[in-house]
Amino acid sequence: MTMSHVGELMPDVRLDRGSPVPLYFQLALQLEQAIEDGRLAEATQWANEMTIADQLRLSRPTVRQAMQHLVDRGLIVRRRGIGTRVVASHVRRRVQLSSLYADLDRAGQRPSTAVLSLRQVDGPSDVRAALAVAQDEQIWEVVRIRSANDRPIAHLTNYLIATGLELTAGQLQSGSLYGVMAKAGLDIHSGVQTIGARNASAEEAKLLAAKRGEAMLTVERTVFDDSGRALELGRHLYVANRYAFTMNLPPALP
Amino acid sequence: MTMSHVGELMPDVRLDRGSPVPLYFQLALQLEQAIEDGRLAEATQWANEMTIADQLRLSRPTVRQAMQHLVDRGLIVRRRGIGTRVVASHVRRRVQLSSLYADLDRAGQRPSTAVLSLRQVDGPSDVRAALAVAQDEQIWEVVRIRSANDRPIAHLTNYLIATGLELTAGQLQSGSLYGVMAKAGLDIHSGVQTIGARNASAEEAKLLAAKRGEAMLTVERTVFDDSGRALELGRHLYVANRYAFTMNLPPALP
DNA sequence: CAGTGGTCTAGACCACACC
DNA sequence: GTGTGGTCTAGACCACTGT
Repeated sequence: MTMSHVGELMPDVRLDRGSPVPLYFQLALQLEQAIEDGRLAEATQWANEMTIADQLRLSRPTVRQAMQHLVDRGLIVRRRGIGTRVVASHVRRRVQLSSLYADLDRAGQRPSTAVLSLRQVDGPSDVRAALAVAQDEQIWEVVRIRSANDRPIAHLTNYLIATGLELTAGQLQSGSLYGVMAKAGLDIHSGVQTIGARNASAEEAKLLAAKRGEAMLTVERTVFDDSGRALELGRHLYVANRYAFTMNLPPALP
Repeated sequence: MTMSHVGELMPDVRLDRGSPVPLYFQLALQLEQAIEDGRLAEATQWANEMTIADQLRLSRPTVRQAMQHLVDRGLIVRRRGIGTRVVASHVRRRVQLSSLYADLDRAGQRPSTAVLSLRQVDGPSDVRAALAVAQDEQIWEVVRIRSANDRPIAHLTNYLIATGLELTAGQLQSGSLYGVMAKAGLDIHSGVQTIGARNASAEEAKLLAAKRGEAMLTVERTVFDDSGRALELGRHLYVANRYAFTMNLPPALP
């Protein structure tokens, strides 16, 4: 194990050349951490690539690879002839597949889940089409109520392909749906979602302790694995005056 | 399985070495186009990096740079020991700063804009705080109605920093707000938005030819330049049964 | 085993911004 | 001018996959 460090315009970076973690990634992680910690202020100019490479005994392409990682995440800006600096702290996290559970957990809201029903069904025809399941194939249907501090927030209906996926109410109560899917080897690559709104029906209002006609947020989300296979489709209903979606808009790609 | 003709595994790519467009970018663009056109099917295995590099007389790093571009956009998947293939066609565009105007235009909906008011104001204190304007500084306030096929869809209120920005109703009627900002040299880096819902007030319903109490989508969006300076804050109200937000969820970053 | 992509190096030349 | 990041090359070794 060999360590290096730099001191001036760069935070202390320690590279472990014996680690299986790539050098560029070790550097990117530590730079990212330094930005989060405020050790690399927003305005300050960075040392240039050559200097960093020399000090860390890395080649320039390796340093560039680490920096490109930060550029892709919108954390730094680089300009030819000018240099590198940290962008402001307003945005850190990219828009990504997030779950309501994690969102609530982050906000310290003590989320809880009640599984209303969990069964294998045929399901609506448009859902079957979206999931591209065979004619004789059943799918999982999960209906849940999500609450924060014991106050209902959302009514969640999810349909999942059943192949190779075992679901129990206990799993769903203790964790997020995507966590369960990941454990079953269903790896999400990307997805598409539509956010809309509508007035609550009497039944929905009752389930969510809201008023009939109250504005509700609707989300329909479908996620795919990297072969393009649809894994899951969710239809969610949120009480709009208790929950809203906040998302970061990443830098536009060239 | 033995080798087949490598030429069949790649589309015709023509590189112009005299062009100011980087070679890796020319390659990425043409591969992306080939994927869109279906010339590179989803399932087919690609020629490997070395082969592509040899055929195009490029170095391997240059070919890799082009491919990484496509990986970042979620268009292809690469696996060590396996190869490269195109992901399914469900998702193409990343979530990005998009404008309602462009969205409608793409769908062939004949969008139109009516500017209800355009003036410099003090503005609400929370908006002034979000835009971080000085105490004696005024900001632009733009109020518009967006319609599609002459049917009102959204009520848009936008606040912009006034420094170095001249606005006329004509500009806003013919193009998007972000287009006008770009022409003025205000380059957007990233942003943050919150999507919620509420019931329409009587006044809002009248403006948008909707019913009182009808569910409306609300969006509050703030965009920043790469120095972190807030450029614009928009508060938008959409008639939910005429418009919804569809967005692609990009692959999660490692 | 052979083939794939992942990582890393050591150079080179260029475009651009500021002095 | 000088200094910056952007592009490009020609190698090398490694980790992983399927045979």
